[in-house]
Amino acid sequence: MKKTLLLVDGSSYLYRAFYAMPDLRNARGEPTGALYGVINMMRKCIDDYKADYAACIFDAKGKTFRDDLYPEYKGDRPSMPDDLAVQTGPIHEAIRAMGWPVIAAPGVEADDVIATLADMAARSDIHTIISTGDKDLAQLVNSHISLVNTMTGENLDEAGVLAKFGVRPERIVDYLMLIGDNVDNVPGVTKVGPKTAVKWLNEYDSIDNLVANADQIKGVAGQNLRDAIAQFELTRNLITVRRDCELTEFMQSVEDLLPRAPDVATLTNIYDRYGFRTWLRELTGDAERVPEQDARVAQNLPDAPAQINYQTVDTAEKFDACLAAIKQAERVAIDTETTSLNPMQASLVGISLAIEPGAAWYIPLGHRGTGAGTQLDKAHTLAALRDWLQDERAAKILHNAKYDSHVFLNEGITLSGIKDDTMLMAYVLESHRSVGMQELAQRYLGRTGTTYEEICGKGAKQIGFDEVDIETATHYAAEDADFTLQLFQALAPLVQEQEGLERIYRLEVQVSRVLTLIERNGVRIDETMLRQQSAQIGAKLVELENKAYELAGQPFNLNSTKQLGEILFGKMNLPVLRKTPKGAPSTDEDVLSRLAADYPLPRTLLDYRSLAKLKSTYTDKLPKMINASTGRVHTDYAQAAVITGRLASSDPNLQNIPVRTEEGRRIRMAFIPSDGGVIVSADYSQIELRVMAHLSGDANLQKSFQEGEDIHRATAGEVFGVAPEAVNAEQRRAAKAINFGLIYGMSAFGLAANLGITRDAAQTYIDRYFARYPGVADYMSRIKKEAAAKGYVETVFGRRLWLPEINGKGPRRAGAERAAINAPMQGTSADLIKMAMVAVQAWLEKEKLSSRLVMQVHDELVLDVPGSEQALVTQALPGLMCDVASLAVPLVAETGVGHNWEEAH
DNA sequence: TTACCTGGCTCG
DNA sequence: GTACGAGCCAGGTAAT
Repeated sequence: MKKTLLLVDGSSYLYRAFYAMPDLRNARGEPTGALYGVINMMRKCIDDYKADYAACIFDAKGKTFRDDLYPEYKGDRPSMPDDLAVQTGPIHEAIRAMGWPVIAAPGVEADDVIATLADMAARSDIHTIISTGDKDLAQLVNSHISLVNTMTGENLDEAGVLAKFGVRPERIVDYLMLIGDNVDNVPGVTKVGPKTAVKWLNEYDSIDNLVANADQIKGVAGQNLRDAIAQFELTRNLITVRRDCELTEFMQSVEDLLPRAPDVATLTNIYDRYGFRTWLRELTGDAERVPEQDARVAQNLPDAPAQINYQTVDTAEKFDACLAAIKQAERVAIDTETTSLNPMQASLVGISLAIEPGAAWYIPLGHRGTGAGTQLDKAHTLAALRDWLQDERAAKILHNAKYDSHVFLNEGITLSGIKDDTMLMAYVLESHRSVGMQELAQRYLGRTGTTYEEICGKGAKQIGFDEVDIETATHYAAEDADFTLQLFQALAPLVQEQEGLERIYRLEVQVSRVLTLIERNGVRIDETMLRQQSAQIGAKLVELENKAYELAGQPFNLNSTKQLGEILFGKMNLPVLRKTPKGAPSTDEDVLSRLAADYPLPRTLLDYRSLAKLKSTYTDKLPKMINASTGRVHTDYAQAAVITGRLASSDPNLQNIPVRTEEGRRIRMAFIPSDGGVIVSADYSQIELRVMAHLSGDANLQKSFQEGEDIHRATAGEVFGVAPEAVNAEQRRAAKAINFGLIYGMSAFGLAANLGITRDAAQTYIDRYFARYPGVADYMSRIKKEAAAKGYVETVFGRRLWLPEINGKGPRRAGAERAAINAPMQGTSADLIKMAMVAVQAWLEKEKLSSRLVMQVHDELVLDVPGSEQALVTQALPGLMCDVASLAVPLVAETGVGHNWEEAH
């Protein structure tokens, strides 16, 4: 038997482990996810390959020869996140203590070291397995060397490379030279991607022969190739791995790569310090080593099911058995497959159900075309399922139940008994991370599932799920129900562990149902009015356009910042006041306003821009969003998108309908009630400042709210040292800016820019504010310290908001600190209005009213109310909203009524 | 032709 | 470097 050498590309796994793991921390608050992930990976490698020789290779710090060849090499790559950087030392130490040689050679990359070692081994007739996630190393593959990706299980030998890339391993360098590498900033041939590269290499065999025949390649591609030839020598040197690294500092021969016995004392220290209790017990002999399973326990990952059993339900017998089983089950995970991501337009294609891990049914009901096969009758099957689906006592678990609820409602079924929603569980645990099923399966189950794109493709070539053949569909759909059930089992204890999280989660589950109703209700839009407005705005835009051409002395596209920049700063030589992040001269509102003082064109552009925005985003778009069957607009509220706990609205976004300008407000006039009704709007007054008064405990601020003062006026009085009634408009405006700025964690710089005053003046205002409201100053520093110590902040009701960069450095930390200040205020306000939505909907149902919630805009609820219920609803709303919680200051809600939203607001 | 990014603007 | 949190539009450019 040939001996084997296992080389692990530590650097490629470092990043993957860091991003794949949850934000694990030890008792001291130090990040441990990457450390945990890499150790786990190394343990798996040891078990999987039982190699005779082994080494783990990392990139060393500092420049490499490639940076000298080409200063732009990897130029665009951001530096390593601090939470990862602090883990690299312990990672090297731990791997060494596990008995592995660790190599990090200065001046070259891990890839070069791996190539050198693999070559050396080949000369001794040793087979090398390289464990990496990096495609560049495919150039090394030959009969002695193969690649494996331990995270995905993908294995690449010579045939595998050819199958994956379309070229043989010895042509990988040529291939990479043609396509370039955006990540490493290595240029390729312009407009040449994998397709063209493979085509050329198949035709001309090698890049050298291709270059020799470059004049035969026609068209733009040929010219691009000829233009690129000059740089090929450079890129070849960048891409080709070196096989001649100087490694005597680390080893003399392959025999130095024999794994050693673990250094138990050091490992004990590391496991203890970073809180890896299961591994620690294993070292101290308290537990028997069970590979993999043990790692899963330590990371709280469940065992993978012993076997997978996914069944297609396509006969009456199978259906009867399935129905009997779900009726007996304590709880059932459900998922639907549909024709559309838009919940109001989605048509049901199939239902999947799971009651135990590893097993699930898929009931295809709407597949079309060649792969359709046998399916049960849709209407008949839904009729048989209806009672169970609508049974409040039949406990169901879904991932984003709101979507599936719409799908069933589209079929006339009110899905009931929704006890749990794994998307919302993941959201309350870590609102800053993805709540997608695939990501969660990876994070919490250690499982890689099939993605929707793998089944249906993406972009324009994407097919509907109804076109997927039933066998493929069964595996994908059943897996989703199976994962939902398993995620529930994994997440439930994590949510229950924290009383505050459990409470917030239960709130979210109730909110999900209310949102389903709100979206379903939709809001009525006066289509005719918007079309008229579009026409009027269109006429004005033409005038402004012509005026702009005249002022510029030539026509140009007013919507193009590029062309505008050329006119303003090139042709007309206006001063560049600010640049965009990419270095182009800025033409945003702030800049144009300042330029407008001295030149006419900027003013015209500002007018044009605001009108063009109104037309394209609102007056043109909203009529197109009216649902043909309901005649109303149905937005989609994202419940797990905003990290602070707020909702987000899209398709269309009804949370950014204009209000600040006269012309903008006209759009709100087109939001109208049902026939014979009125629009009622109720909003919390100064909600975030009230929360700040509560959180900070500042006596002065609380007193202002308790006495019902105009808060901006009161602040102005304090800051400018005058009686509240003596405050002038200018002073009140400044105080308002200060109050808002505080909520956002502003600096003197920001306040100065906002108010158009000097930085010193702004600093004086802020100093005076904090002198008069010392509790607020204390709160700001306290919350920053708390965030740094715990890694998260909390709302009044226990919603937890993580700040991964709070212990970073420089601007990233500063940004996280501002978020730490803002998040409890924005988040608590979000909690409050969510409680209000649940309370209002419960009241409407209890009173059996016909009034309907139709929108939520962060601190405002909008209802469509029959005239007969107007008095009752307007009278009850403020109490319903304000009694949801008792803070140190009173909550105040104000209502308005009108024939449209503009009047009611 | 499609997919993705940038700059800009709307809201609370 | 410099005020928190979002979504959407048009233009521009790269890849197909």
